[in-house]
Amino acid sequence: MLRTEIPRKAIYRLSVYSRCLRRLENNGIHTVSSEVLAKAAGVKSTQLRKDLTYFGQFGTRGLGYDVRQLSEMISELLGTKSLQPVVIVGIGNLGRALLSYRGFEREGFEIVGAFDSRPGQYLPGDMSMEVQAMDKLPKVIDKHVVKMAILCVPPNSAQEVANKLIKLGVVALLNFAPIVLSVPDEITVNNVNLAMELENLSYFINE
Amino acid sequence: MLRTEIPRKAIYRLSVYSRCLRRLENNGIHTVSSEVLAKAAGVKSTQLRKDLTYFGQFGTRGLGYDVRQLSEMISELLGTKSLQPVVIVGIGNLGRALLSYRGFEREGFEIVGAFDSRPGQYLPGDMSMEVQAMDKLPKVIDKHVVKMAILCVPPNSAQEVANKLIKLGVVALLNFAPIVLSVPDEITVNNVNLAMELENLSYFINE
DNA sequence: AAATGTGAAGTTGTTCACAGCT
DNA sequence: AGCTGTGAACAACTTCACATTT
Repeated sequence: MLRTEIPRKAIYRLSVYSRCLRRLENNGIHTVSSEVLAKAAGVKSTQLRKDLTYFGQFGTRGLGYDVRQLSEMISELLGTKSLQPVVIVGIGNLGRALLSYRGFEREGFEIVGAFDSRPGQYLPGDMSMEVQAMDKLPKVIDKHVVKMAILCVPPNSAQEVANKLIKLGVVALLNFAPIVLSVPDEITVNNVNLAMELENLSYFINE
Repeated sequence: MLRTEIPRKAIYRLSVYSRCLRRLENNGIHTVSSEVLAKAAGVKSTQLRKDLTYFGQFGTRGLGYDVRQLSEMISELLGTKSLQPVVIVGIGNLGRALLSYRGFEREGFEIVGAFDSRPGQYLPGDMSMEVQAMDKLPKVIDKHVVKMAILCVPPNSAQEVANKLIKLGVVALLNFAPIVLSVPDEITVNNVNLAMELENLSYFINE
């Protein structure tokens, strides 16, 4: 399986398919055609089929796909069958916001540690988690075998913190800092910049 | 200026360039070559130059670009020179999180209203904003001439709320609900799905 | 000499057309 | 007959090569 040749966008679409399949499953639907699933996912049916062939053959000609089976296959591929431990570094406004957002837990990710250069700070209400000092990172990452980190530190320290995390064995970063991180090839970075998304929309508003 | 032909990705990169230029400006640098700016933005210099030609000619051959001038040009293009009013609909976990995140304000967006089907709910601490009922939307959108909305409602009501917003004159949506919204061509939707970003990373962790 | 701007070439990603199963 | 799987055609985007300007 030569993963290098698989378009990054195809992997994203896998997540979309996965969500659609779960909905179908909840509605008691057992079989679905590429046509129907593609429409639900907002793509062309040929694209859905092509995306799946990157990984193998999952359908039955003349019939379609088994919803449960395909759903499982995709979870397997994405590695979301088991709970994935995640640390979050940088507990400013955004970091605190993400901690209070319980959406990650629902989707199979467990935040096993929150870190900041100013530890022990107040976290509002229902958040039971303690903000730990940066020098506690090695212990936590080691204990939970953490491969994934959410980066919410200010832009000027983002690179430094990223380096530290990578050295400790983290291989995937969800980066909210508005800078371009430079990392080794084997490290995956996904950037999310909320302000930039709005800025982008802003372009399309002007007629 | 035929905007239809400009790649969506080029618009995103404009935001990146804009941020790099601001940093240069803050460091008192007046002139920059495509080579240097591109490196800061994490792209090839030819791509930067090509992106800019979609909009005109901004550089001086043999010299480079005037930092201030190019920065202004891009702000103009993106429509971020003036404060853009935004409403946020759906004040659950994520909506509350985004309200507490002050990053938008810093980047030229003003949240002029927070709405939820269950209005008047408690907002923690420093947040002065009141959560209003959905039927107050028309008045606020009208008063502030709101063109942009952040959508944080649950997936099953997202389409309905989107329709309502569009009917009221909103033309750009930042959608956090994990569903594919169907909207008229003239409406722009940017989707952000935090759980999906983690899921995507998860794929790359498995060797 | 240095660096932009751009048509042409190359690469990547998407869609078509249809062969091949069930 | 119906629907998947896929090589080939197409479209979109990126990079190259170099002419052009200061």
